Amino acid sequence: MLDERKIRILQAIVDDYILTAMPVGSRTLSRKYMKELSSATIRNEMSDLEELGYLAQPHTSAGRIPSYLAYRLYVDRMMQVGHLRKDEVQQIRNTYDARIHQMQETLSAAARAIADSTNYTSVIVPPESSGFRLRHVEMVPVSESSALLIIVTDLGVVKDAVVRIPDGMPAEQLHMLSQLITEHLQGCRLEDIATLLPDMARELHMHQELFGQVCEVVQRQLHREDGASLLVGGATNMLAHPEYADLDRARALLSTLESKDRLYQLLQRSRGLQMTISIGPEMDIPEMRDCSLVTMSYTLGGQDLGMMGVIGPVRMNYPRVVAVLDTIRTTLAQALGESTGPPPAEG
Amino acid sequence: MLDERKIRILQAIVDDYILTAMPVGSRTLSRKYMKELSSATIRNEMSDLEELGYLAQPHTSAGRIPSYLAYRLYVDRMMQVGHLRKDEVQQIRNTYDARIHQMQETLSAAARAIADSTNYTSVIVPPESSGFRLRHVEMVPVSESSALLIIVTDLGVVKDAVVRIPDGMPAEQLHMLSQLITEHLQGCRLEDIATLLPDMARELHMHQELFGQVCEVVQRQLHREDGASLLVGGATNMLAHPEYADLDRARALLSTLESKDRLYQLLQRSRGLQMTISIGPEMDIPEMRDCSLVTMSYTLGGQDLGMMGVIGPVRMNYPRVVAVLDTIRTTLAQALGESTGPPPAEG
DNA sequence: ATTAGCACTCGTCTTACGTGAGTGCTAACA
DNA sequence: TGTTAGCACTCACGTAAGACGAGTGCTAAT
Repeated sequence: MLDERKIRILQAIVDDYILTAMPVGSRTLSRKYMKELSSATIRNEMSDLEELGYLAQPHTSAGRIPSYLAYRLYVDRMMQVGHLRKDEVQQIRNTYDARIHQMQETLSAAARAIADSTNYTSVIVPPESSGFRLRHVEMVPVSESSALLIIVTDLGVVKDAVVRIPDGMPAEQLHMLSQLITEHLQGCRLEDIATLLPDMARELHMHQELFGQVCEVVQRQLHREDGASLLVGGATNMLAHPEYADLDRARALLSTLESKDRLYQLLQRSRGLQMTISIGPEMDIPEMRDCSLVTMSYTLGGQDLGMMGVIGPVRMNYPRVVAVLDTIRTTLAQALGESTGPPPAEG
Repeated sequence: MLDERKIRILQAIVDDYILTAMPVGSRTLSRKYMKELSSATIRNEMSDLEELGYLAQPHTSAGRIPSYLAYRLYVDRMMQVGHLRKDEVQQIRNTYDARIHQMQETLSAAARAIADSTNYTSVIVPPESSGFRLRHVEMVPVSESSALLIIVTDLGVVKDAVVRIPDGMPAEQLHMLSQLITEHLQGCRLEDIATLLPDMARELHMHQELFGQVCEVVQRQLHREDGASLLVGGATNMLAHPEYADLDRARALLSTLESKDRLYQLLQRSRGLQMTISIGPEMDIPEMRDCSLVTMSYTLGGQDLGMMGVIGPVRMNYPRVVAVLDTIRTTLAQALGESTGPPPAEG
């Protein structure tokens, strides 16, 4: 059904179409890729491939373009992942500024690096904070009746929020309370704190209201599922590709990218999977019918942190994108390791 | 030279062109705006206005479009600032989520609100931290040899960064040091701390290295002039306007908006000024020749915080933009007041 | 099974032309 | 003297027609 030669021809078509974005004709194929076959032979094979559903003709007298099925076959069985040149890897490394020590900033540097290296659009989902482990809680008075609550975990400051405090509570007492919480809950997962904290408050019979507020802040941090913190890089890179020469389509896509909620949902589907490739219609989002998404998870000390991805035209340079993501995955782990201290293993 | 009637005609032309983006003809003008004048009369006047440099003709047999000079005249002397409807103001108010208490998030909500209300692109420059007053310093150990330094000012957490500490320094001592710094420098402007801190370290004859690092962090925060924290909203709104139907031009503009450095420079020019309007070429940025920029400063408790602005086509609806910015200025002050506690006056 | 040859298809580019909005000029009018 | 009606002229835009050429499918020869 799909013999060796058909596969070779199909691969050549996909490769060429990825390169040029133009329908590929039999003559071109014979000249550029397979001199030993005549165009007529290739025509026959192409005709077969079309019947099998791997190729499509925009119109009768044009060359063929790969169908989604062809891309699926391509990424599953035909493509060979590329390698980045040394200097390209070095350039990516350089984007992690040694002076930044906050995860958010490191991730956003990574997002930019991906976008620059691929000329597509990148997305990064920051880690779910539920698995973070508490390192320190501190409350700092900011007025007579309010204080700034700062929650520090093994991966940096997670949240700072204003809480109401009993009028005139001295800084000293706030610190003691903070210390109390810190000592009791240090090393616990944020997720568990939401339940442990109320228990603790009950036991102590004091400041239930304040503890409640702290609890609420943690809760809100955990349920921040709106993709508000999604990092997108190079959104306008999409405009550089001919599939978005049509302004209306370009606008539709860009506004989809701007409203990060749907993107977040999309990335969430691949959560935890080492690598996924979704091609066009497989994503079930009308505006992204002509896009593909390549995702990869990133880790720290063997622990899954979050997802990153590249969005580009279906006619995406998959080998290169995979190579870039792979490089980022490695360099990101190093950068995060440096910026957050030792791995978050023990308690 | 510019009599009453010429001004009325010019104003009608600008108004209509802002509305339709199409060259305005004498007949249209006579029908829609000034029924008492015939098209021929208007033609004569338009001819004069063209000679004076206020109008231009895309080609011989088209209507006239306003020149930059005309827009300048329009914003300086002719336009009357609009008013937002009650429900529009309410909608803006709604975007400030009562649950967010961090300046950065409030500002980014404001950026979104501006973009949504105007359908143009918004930019906000967050406050320079140099004028912030120190409220609290805290160092939290994150490993044997490193600690997280958190600097809190009257406007929230300004900076958290990792610093090296002498091996094995106990949390208790870190806290005492933090307390020492807090007590000495509370209420000082961040700008001054860079000089006060070394003095303090010298006096105490201890931990000069650690103090030096804290100092460095503050310094870096102060010299963060790269616009990295610039907030941009609705960048793709630009695509909705016909002047960017040309993809190349659209791409050039969008990438200018994405590289925030130049935007930052631009906004910086108007620093502190209540309101400025820059029209097209007045900005001296080639990619933005067809854009205008309206800026407004925002304040808190009478103190200048930063700048916000709207970028749109030269053919921008200036009255509405000014009205929106004015509304944001007011509501933003309220939102910031709520989120940061009492005004940052005393020491 | 492969290939050369050939008629055919059909999108794209070019050219030509009609249409209509808008102008400038002139002459008449108040 | 300012205003207006009339008219010839200009020129972007849209449509239609034709040339071109890349590519196909089919047939017949190898």
